[in-house]
Order: sequence, then structure tokens, then C-alpha cells
Amino acid sequence: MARYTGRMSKRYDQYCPVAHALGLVGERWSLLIVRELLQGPKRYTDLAASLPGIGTNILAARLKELETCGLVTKHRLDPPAASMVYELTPYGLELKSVMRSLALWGLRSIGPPTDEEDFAPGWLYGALDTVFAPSAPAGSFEFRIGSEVAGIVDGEAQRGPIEEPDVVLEAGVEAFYWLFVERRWKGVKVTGERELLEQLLDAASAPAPAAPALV
Amino acid sequence: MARYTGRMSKRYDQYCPVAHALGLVGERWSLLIVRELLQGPKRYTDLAASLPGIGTNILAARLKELETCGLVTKHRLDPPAASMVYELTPYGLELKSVMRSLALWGLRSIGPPTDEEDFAPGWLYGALDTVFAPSAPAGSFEFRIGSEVAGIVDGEAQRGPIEEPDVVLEAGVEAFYWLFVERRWKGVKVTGERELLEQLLDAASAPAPAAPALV
DNA sequence: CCGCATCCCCAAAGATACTG
DNA sequence: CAGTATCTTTGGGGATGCGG
Repeated sequence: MARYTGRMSKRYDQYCPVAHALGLVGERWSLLIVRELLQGPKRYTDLAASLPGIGTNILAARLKELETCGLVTKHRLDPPAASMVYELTPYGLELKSVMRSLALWGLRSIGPPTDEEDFAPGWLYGALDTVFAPSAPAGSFEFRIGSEVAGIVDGEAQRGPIEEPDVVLEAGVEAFYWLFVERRWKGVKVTGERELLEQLLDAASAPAPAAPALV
Repeated sequence: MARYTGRMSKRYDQYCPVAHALGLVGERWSLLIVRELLQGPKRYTDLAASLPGIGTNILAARLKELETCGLVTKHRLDPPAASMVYELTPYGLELKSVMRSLALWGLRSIGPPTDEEDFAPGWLYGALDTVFAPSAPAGSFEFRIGSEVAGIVDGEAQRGPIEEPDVVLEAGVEAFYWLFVERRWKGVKVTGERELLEQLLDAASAPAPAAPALV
């Protein structure tokens, strides 16, 4: 694995994996940039647009840091559209498990959404991909939440409608919150195998499974 | 888009569980304070001592923030020793899974330790408790790493020697690193069931298990 | 437009001295 | 021991500029 020994902007002088990790991605905005790039390669201005308040100099600085740390690479797109895109390296992609832990922890205190418009396009796919897909049971799920449509097929998140899904969930974002965080089935419409959906919820609620051999 | 006109120095203006989580523990030093408190209640000065370079004002500020966020509580110890201790709340304790993810990710790029003295007392117990115990197979393990002794019994980390352990590992901190991170069995002494130790390593290397029902 | 670099200003971090 | 007070330094936010 690539080891970064160079100068990190602000680091902690401790030999500790957590302190080291925070030296790489612990600065303000860094993990949110990673969150955006987990949805796929993005351009500079698209990143800036999805991170309200970041300030262009900070975004440039963070991207440069992430690049020198080996978490992000910069390419020029193929000829037709000759713009630059930023993309996670394999090691950067592995931050998905960190994002999942953080998201599951943060969900428990974030409270219900108040405004449908707080949601950026693609949020549903992102949530399914990083939070729910990693522990999803076999089967195919389609979610129609607000104006977003995405799903999970055999443990992999997919954008858009799913072909012949085993179960379909339709809800507004607030009902989605109440179901997935608070486990209240209110204001949701389920078509198909509801138990499969419950399995999905159960699996995500227990991100740190009991020791397998202890069961 | 950004409809928050007031003054919001810290925090990100997004309805996103990751952004919310980072608003709670994303500031500099916060997660390292949590790391210390995961080992049990600690006094102010002990925290300061185990976080070299933090500055007393920052420590006080972070503790106050963590307290108002409901992640930390402050008690006065029972009469014999009438000092204050800081302790994680149940919600704060649940950051252990986040620490585990971060540590497993950071380990892959931290590189081998160069100096035995970089290690604070109790580091072995901390590592076993947050990183390895959550996915440990049944059985009892004893680790004698450098001058530290700790172990895992049926998925729970314990300080000090273990009674009749199934397997004992003796090594220096550098050999410990090579074994647990790079999987090189060099300079370590194993007594007892070596396969059990391998199971422990395998379980921790795969923190995001494949979807159970897919197997 | 896109991808930054520069400048200004203020808020937060660091260092250290000090106090109940 | 457990912080507060004060001062300096650094970094972030916002606006603007500017070459490609």
C-alpha cells in the first residue's frame, strides 16, 4: 500500500492509525469532497457546486492535498469533452467504509429532514451505495423517494429504475427518514416482498456484526 | 440554495448524515479525545498528557463542545479521590465503530513504527478493544507486545494477562505491525493455536463483510 | 465557462502565563 | 489539578481576477 511520508498540512505527532488517518482526511471539507467523489469522477466546478460554502481556494488546496496523499487523481477527459475530472484512487475508495460508519452514527442524531430541497441530486444513490448496499441481502430493491429513483441489485447500488424488483418502496424523504432511521412504517408504500426490506434495514442497523464464530 | 443567512463558522450547511457527524466530531482534536475516552473515563490532565501539543484552551473548548453535543459527561469521582473525570455517553461510545473504520483504513498507509517509545501506555488494549475485538472469533488470546500485555476473551478485550489462553503472541511492536498489517510472520513467537490467530487477522482485514445472504 | 490564484478579513488554533 | 486569560499565528470564507 502506498505510504505517504511527505508533509501533511496539519498532522498530529503520534504513531496511531487514527491520528494518521486524520492527518490525511481530517481537515475541514476533506471528507465531504471524498463523499462527493464516491459517486464517481467529478469536475472542479461540480464539486464546488455540491459543497456550498467551501470557497474556491480551499477546494483547490484540499484537492491538491488529497492528490499528493494518493487519495485522488486528476485526469483529462477523453477528447469530446476535454475537461478535467477528479477521481478517487483505490485507496481513496476504501474510505467508503469510513463514510458508512460515520453516516450510520450521524443518522442517529440528525433528526428528520425539514425541507425536500435540502437534498442534492443523486443523494439516494449515494445513500444506497455507501450505507445500505454493503450489508444488503440478496434480491433487488427499487426506491422512489421524492423525485429520486435508485435501487440495489444483489448488493450493488444502481441509479434509476430497477427491472422487475423484488420490492419497491415509494415515499417522501421525510417518510424515508422515519423508516430507515426510526423504523416507523408511516407514509410509505411498499410493493412486493416487505420482509426483504426489513432484512435490509436490520442489516444496516447492525454495522458491527457480532463475532461470527460466537453466534 | 444556501438559505442560512446567519453566522455559522463551523458546521456544514447540508442535510447529510456525514456532514452532520463531522459537525459534531469533525473539528481538530475531537476524535482523538474520543479515542482517549474509549479507554475509559479520564481526567483533564491525563487527557492533556496523552494528546501532545493540544493546548489547554483547545482541550477545554473541545470537552465543552462534546459535552453540549451529548457525547461526553463530566463527573466528580467518589469521595476518596475528589477529582473530575470525563466519560463518554452511550452515543459517544458508539463512535467506536467509526474509530475502527478509520483505524483500519489508516493502518494501511501508516507504515511500520520506528520507535518503541512512540507508544502510549494502554495502546495495545485500545487497539484490541476497538479494532480486533469487534470481529474476533470465539476463543482467548493473549498478546505480549513490547512491555504491554492484554488480550481478548470471547470477543472482549481485557487488560493484562489472560488465564489459560488458547493462543499467545509475543513480539515487539514492529513485528506486531508486520504481522497485523502486512501479514508477515517474522519475529513473532506464537504459542498455542496459531490458526485462531489467523482467523482473528482475517476477520479484521474484512471489516465490511460481504452481504451475508449472498454467500 | 472552467480551473484555479490572489487578496482581505476575521475566526479558530497554538503557545504560554496565570489563577481558584 | 483544572482550567481561564491573553497574545500571536494560522487557516478558512468571500469576493474578485485572470489565463486557457
